[in-house]
Amino acid sequence: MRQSAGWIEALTGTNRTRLSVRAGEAVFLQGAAVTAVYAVKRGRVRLTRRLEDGSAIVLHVARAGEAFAEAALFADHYHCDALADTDTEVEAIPKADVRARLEADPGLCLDLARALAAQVRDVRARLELRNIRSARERVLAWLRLQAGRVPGEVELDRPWTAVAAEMGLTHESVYRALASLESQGTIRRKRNRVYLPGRAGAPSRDRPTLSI
Amino acid sequence: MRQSAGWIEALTGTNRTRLSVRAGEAVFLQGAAVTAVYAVKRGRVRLTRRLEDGSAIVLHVARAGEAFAEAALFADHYHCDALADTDTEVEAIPKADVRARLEADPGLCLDLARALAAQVRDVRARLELRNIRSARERVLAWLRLQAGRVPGEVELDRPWTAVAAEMGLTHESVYRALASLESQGTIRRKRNRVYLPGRAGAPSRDRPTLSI
DNA sequence: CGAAACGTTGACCGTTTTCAATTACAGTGG
DNA sequence: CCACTGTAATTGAAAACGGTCAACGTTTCG
Repeated sequence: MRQSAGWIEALTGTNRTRLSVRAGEAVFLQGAAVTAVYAVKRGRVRLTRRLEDGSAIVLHVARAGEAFAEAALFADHYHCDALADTDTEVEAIPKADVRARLEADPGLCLDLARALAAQVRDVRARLELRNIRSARERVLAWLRLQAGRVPGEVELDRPWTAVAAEMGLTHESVYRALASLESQGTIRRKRNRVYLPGRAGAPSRDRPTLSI
Repeated sequence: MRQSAGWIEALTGTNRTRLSVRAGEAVFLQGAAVTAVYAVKRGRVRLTRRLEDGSAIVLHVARAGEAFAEAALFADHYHCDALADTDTEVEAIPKADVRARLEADPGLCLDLARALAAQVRDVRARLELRNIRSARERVLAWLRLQAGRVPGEVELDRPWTAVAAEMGLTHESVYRALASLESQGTIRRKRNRVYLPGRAGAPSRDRPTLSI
């Protein structure tokens, strides 16, 4: 679910340029002509869109092993900034090369579609998260979404302040929400880990009826 | 922008099964083996993930004209429930058929990828909208997004109350925002139409440093 | 060691949500 | 054709909630 670069790794024999990017610097900027798609080799890249009022929103965070700007394959200009979160190394593969290979290789194209489908899921989930008004509930839902691997556990790989931005809340609200959730016993925190003890009497609602 | 089923419509000659689903019933359930991908013809389908603790989160709401479960093309089991929000009609296209066609036809596969990439962009745009806190500004931004065809005009195909939900606001807030925008002269309303007289250009801020 | 982030908490303020009530309007059936 | 019913549109008032500003302890990293 996380290695959306699978398809790009399978793309052998293309020109690749290795780039080192310092924390805070940009790989590309919103509006620039699309020249390449990228894969993160080390570090983290944040895709953000700048708004008129000066604020910026995080569209996606690409980690080591992931590709980013796949959508650029179908666009002339990048529609967001790609900023290195930390010191990062990326690999750039020329757009034209990728297009040529995709048109020739349905298997590769399917891999790309797979990666994009995963991204759609991911972004939709985040959108629905925003529908939750209450900060406490939103934080809780976010935690539950993250708790993919070990069921009741979430380990953060970046500061809460970054997570807060991703959730669309101020960091203060997030801290308050966390404090509230903890005092109320819904979560426990240790270090940069959060534990979600499954409620005992978790009423597993009856399954909806299946039509067919 | 709304017809994420475009590629599926282009997929001619496949078996299609029409299903009628009552409000509250399921098209498929989380964990079930994937048999088909779907397109909503009428009504609304809610995709939800059930969590261990008994809670559920909404991943997406698919409306008429949209495809859903495209990601199922790449999975053995559905990873979420598909529940009819209202009385709904959907079309089911067997997964195997779609896969076969995609593997044989790189062009179609690229179309799928393109459609998925467009969806990513679309959902991200809506995500961006949610970052605008002010109800007035958000409504205005939404209107500007909609004004695709005739530049300064938006025609609604559904009640404001539905639009409000989509924007993540209460309908009351939306009405107030509209009233405020109108009295302030930013918009004009007639029937279910909204007119946006153009305004002067917005200033662009300084760009971050570009690394290359 | 010092500076810059991060984490945390308090108080206040503004906006949106909520609750409530009223009008407009479209569809239904007598 | 017209009451009748339900949904949509609209507005008001109060409450709740998150944002903002502020202050301070803590950790991280050069």
